[in-house]
Amino acid sequence: MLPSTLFSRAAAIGHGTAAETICNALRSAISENMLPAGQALPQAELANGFGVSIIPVREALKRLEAEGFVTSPPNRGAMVLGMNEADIEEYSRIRALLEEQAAADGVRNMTRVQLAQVEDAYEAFVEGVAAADGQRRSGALNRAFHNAIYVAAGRPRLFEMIDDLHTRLDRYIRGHLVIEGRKEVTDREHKAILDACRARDADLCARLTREHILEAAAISIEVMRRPKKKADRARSIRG
Amino acid sequence: MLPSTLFSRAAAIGHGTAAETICNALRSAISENMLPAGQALPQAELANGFGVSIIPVREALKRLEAEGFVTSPPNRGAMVLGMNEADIEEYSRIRALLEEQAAADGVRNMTRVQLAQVEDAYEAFVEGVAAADGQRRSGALNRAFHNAIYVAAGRPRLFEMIDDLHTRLDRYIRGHLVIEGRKEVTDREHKAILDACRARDADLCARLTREHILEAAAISIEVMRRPKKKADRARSIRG
DNA sequence: CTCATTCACATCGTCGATAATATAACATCT
DNA sequence: AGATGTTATATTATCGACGATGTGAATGAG
Repeated sequence: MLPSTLFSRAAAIGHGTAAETICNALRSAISENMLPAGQALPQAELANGFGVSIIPVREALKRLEAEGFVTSPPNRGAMVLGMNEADIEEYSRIRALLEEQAAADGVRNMTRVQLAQVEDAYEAFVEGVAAADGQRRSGALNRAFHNAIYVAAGRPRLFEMIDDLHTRLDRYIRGHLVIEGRKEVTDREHKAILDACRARDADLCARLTREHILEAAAISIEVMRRPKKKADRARSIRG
Repeated sequence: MLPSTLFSRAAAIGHGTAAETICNALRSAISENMLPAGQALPQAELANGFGVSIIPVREALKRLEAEGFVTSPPNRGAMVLGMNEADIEEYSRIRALLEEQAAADGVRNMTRVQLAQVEDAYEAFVEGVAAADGQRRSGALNRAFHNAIYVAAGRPRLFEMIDDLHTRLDRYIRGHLVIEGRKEVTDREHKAILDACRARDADLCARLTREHILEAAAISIEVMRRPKKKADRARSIRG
C-alpha cells in the first residue's frame, strides 16, 4: 500500500503536464525515503491516487527508470530501486572524484561575490541545523553550501552530474548528520573548506571536499549496517 | 522528414516491448548521427513509420529525454538535442576524469586472462580498422579496447557512467579517426596504454588514457569547426 | 508428500478517439 | 504600415477500453 502523503504533494507542484508532476512527486518521495527500496508501484493504484489515467503514470515511471530510481521489468510491474553497499560506495567515490574537480575549479574561478555567497551558505547551514527543524533541513543546507562553491566553477554539465548523483544518493546519506557528535565534525570540515576558498587554495579545497564526501559515505554505510537489528526485532514482534 | 533507414532497423531489434525497441532504434540513430541535432521528431510520423500507435513512441521519447538525447518542451514536440563546443569539452573532461580512474583501478586489479582480453581487443582494433569497412567499425573496436581495461576495475557503476557518456558523445567524436594520420597516432597511443597494462603501471596507464581522451576531444572539436564552410557553400548553392 | 501442469486472475502494454495546447495566418484597429 | 486580438490548424497530452503477458493457486501424477 502506498502512503497517502505521496499524493497530497502532487497538487502543490501542479505545473506542467500530469506526467511531469507525477514524476517529480515520485522522485522526491523516493529521494526522501518516503518510499522504501523494493516498494511496488502499481500503475492502477498510482493513477487512482493522483486522479489521472495510467498513461501519464507510465511515462513518469519510464522516466524514473532512466534516471535510476525505479526498475520496471516488462510485464512485471515497477518497484523502487535500492542500492546495496557496493553501489553506495562506488557512487560515493565517483561523487568524490567529480566534486573534488568542481571544488578545485570553483576556487580557481571564484569571484568576490561568489565567495560571499559561499560564506552566506556556510552561515545559513550553521544557523539552520541549530534551529528547531534543523534535522529536516540539514540536507538541503549542506547541499547549498557545497553547490555555492561548485557553481563558481562555471561547469554546468559537471554541476548537473553532481546534482544527479546527490539526488540518487540522498536517501542513503540523509540523516548521517543526526549521529551524535557529527554536527560538530561537519561544521569543522565546512569551516576548513570555507577557509580554503578564502585562501584561494584550490588543491586544499579539493582534498578537503574529497575527504568530506568519503567520510560521510563511510559513516552512512556503517549506519546502514547497524539498525538491521531493529528491523529484525520489529519483524519478529509483528510476526 | 525522417530517414527511412531509421524504421528498418526496428524489426531487427524486435525484442521486448515496442517502446523499448523504438527507444533503442532512436538512440542508436541519434548516436550514429543519422538524425542531426535539431531534427524534429513528430510523434505521428514516428508512430506511422514504426507501425505502432503514438503511446509507445511517447514513452520512448520520455526515456530519451531523461537520457539527454532529445528535448521535448510540453506541447511543442520533441527534437534531437545537440551539444555545443562547451558541452563537448566539458563532458570530455568528465570522461577523462572517470576513465582515468577506471584505467588505474583496472590495471591494479587485472588478472592474467583479463590482460589477455585487452591484448585481443588491441589486435582486433588494429586488424579491424585496416579492413574494408574499418572506418565504420573503428568506433566500436576502439571502445571495446578501452572497455576491456575498465571491466577489470570491477566497478559496474563507474563503467555504466563511462558507457553512457561515451554513447552521448559518440556522434561528435565518431570519425575523428578518419583524419589523415590519426590512425597511426591512435595505434601508437593504444600500444602505449597496452604496454602500461602489461607493466602493471596503473598511474602511467591512467595518465595515458587521460591524454588519449582529451586529445581525441580536442581534435573532434577542431574538426567540428572546420567543415562549416562546406555547409555554407551547400546552403548558398541551394538558396 | 513433492513436483510438474493447467488454468484463472491480476497487471501490464497498446490502441483508437478525444480534449488541451501552441503555432500560424488572418483580419481589425490605430 | 505596425501592432494587436482572433480564429484556424496542427500537434501534443490524456482518456477509457482491449489484448498480451506473467504470477500464483489448484489439480493431478509420480
